[in-house]
Amino acid sequence: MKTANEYLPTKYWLMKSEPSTFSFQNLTTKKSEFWDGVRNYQARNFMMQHMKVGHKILFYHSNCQTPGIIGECEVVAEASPDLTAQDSNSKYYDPNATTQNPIWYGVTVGKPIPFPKPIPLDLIKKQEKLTEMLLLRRGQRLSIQPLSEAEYKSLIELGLTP
DNA sequence: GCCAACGTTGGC
DNA sequence: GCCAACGTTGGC
Repeated sequence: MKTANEYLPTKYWLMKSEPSTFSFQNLTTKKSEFWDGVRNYQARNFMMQHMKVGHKILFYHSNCQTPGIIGECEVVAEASPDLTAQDSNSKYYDPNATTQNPIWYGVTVGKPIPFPKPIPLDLIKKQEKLTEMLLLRRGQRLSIQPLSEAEYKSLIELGLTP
């Protein structure tokens, strides 16, 4: 079984968000959004080092009634400092972050395309081709995960096929 | 709301 | 560098 880093390099990603915090509908309304609040080094490194403009992102709703992939978007700007880390009023505040050393970074995502048929986690689990997905690994909590091209294509097909 | 699994922290 | 304690994630 591949580790997350063994998926690299890739042009395809899965990003998790709790819809109560930031939903795909929010992205559709706002058109684009700076992905702030990531406070995990592995996820940060994916954004800082590997996510490039034009890379495809599958948008996953977690911690909600029907967890699953609800649509697609893409990277529209490469990583820049996450200023919420320097804001003592933010819930993402990190007292160690400074202008000189911002520590945390985020990409900007945009160009949302809703799936005519969102893909619930239940359905992903039933796919023969997707049994190896990082998302399905026990205890996997990474909020940004690389996808293989084959995984991405299978998922797109599920989302776009009635 | 529960709780298993994980990442991080900090004492030693 | 170990590892127990703690906080967080996220499905259920």
